[in-house]
Amino acid sequence: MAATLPARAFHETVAARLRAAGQRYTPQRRSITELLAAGGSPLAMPAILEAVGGLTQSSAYRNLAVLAQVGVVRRVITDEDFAHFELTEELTGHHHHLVCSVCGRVEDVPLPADLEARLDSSLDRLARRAGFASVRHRLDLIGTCRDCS
Amino acid sequence: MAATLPARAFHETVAARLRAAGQRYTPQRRSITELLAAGGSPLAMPAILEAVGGLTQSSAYRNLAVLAQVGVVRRVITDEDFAHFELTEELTGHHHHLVCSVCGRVEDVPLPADLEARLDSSLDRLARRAGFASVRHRLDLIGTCRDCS
DNA sequence: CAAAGTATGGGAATCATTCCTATTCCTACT
DNA sequence: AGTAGGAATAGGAATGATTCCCATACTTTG
Repeated sequence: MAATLPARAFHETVAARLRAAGQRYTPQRRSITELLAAGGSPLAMPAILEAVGGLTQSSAYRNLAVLAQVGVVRRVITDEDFAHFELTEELTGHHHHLVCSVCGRVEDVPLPADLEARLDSSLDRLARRAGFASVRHRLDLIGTCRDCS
Repeated sequence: MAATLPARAFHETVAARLRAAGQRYTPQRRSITELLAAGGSPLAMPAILEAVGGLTQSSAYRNLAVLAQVGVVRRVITDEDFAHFELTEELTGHHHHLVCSVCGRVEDVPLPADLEARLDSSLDRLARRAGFASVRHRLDLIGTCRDCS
């Protein structure tokens, strides 16, 4: 999995964050975070529902919303019909996406550290000049995956 | 406007692309491209409908779809309710976005040429190694704009 | 064990976007 | 200049992912 934390610490982190918000780390929520951690790439709703047995659509959306609110899960925006969900970078480490413009597949990919560092400082300067504060960046590569080309 | 082309050439380019696809450059479509060129930042449907008088919602969506198909317009994906539309980079030059995570405002911003170049080649190598072909990249900065912080 | 609060499931409601269709407008050809 | 054929438009209905609602079931705490 993409997570840099061992499973034990991972679940403790998630549980702590939920607890801090007065929420519980229920079996459903555990299944969801485990699924996202295992996959290593953002998942869409159909895949989540299929993978987690006995999970209702409404519960899935609600739980993902809760997890997003406490900073465990992030909605990945694509131009597909379904939103994709992944663990936040605080749990998986900073990374980027390879998106296939044909089939919509999304893969995680890291950037060489030196490039990342240079990018970061440049973007920071850029943003500050434009009056933006506390910027993160989102860098996606869009192309055609092996299967589709 | 962000366009690197003078207005004359701009409209000719758009017209040519539409013609090549057997489509017409109607007044509505002209209004839309002019609006997008003038703004310099991606616009959402409400703004478009408000700015272009006598434009029906369905016509707006249809025209934007046509313009997107011929490579004049691009849908910008955000986590807002409404999709945003902008001219493609072929008409405006390659650029990136500053997105305010509070109010959803989107601004165009260019990257220093040397960084852009280095980024490009790195990403190309990266993508090729992962089996992806003909990659473009999409780099957005997410932060808090002056008004919201 | 009871009380209070949280989670769940299922279905209804929302709302951006897409689709459909009759009508209007261009364009090309005669 | 007139007309046929295709394209564009308006407006409203349909679609479908996501959100909302509420009654039921579970957990935790005292």
